[in-house]
Amino acid sequence: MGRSPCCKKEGLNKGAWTAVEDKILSDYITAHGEGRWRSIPRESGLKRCGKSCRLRWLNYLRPDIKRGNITPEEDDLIIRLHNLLGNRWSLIAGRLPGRTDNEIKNYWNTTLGKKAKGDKEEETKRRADGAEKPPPRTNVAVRTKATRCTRKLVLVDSELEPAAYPSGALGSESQGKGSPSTTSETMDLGKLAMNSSINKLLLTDMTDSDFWKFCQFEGGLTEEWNGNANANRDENSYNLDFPEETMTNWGDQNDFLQYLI
DNA sequence: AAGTCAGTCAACCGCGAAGCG
DNA sequence: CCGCTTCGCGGTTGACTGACT
Repeated sequence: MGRSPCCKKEGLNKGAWTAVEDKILSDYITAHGEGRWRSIPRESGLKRCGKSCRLRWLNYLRPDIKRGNITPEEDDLIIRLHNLLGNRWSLIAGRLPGRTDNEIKNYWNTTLGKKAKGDKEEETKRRADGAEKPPPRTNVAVRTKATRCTRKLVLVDSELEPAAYPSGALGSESQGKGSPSTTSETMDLGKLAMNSSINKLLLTDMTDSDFWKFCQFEGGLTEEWNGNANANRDENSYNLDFPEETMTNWGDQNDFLQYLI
């Protein structure tokens, strides 16, 4: 069976939106709220398909859209997030309030992508000339011994002893100290490994959305990560490398674990 | 002034995921 | 569990604009 079209194409407008169409859509969403995109053309009288209405609202008409050029700070953040996430534009946009995935995608393709490509070619050339050796790959050990740290995250701990966990950190769903991490029950969000100074984290078996859930634990990790971490993404793994000064803000391992609970 | 080209960005399209009965 | 509908995402297209010849 073939895919059903998103809507009947006959009689629908295409191309640029007019001011009148914008007003009809804005008024409708203001009155009825977002969602049920497919019913909007039918109920509002717009001769546009639901997908087109959704796109127009999210990328242009939404009241919280941020207008104006990308700032140097946003520019820098986009580059680092792209380094981590690749072309996950919606995830990147989620870290830039008021910016849309379409806007960031266009910005990347027209500006940053070229810059990044140029930098990479330059680096490749330098290395080919023998002027510079590639940096050693960061390697964070992941051991098989793991303990459920929170209800959503498996802590794969290479150096911490189970007794080091804060009181109550394991929660009611804990499998107990030192339990193996290989059961499906404990794989629901991913694994976390850290070294003794907590400035290198390796997250594995983790989807994009779960990664953001992790970053948003208690808020503290989000800000620190946003501002300071160097991160690399490889398949479903995230390698986070925090500078020492960031880690001093977190205090010791127990303080860090408290962020996750 | 007219034509060409490159850059930008809004919008479209197809696909996979999620939701639901 | 299955099939269908709806939503959301990322890649791509094409209209528009300004610079240049």
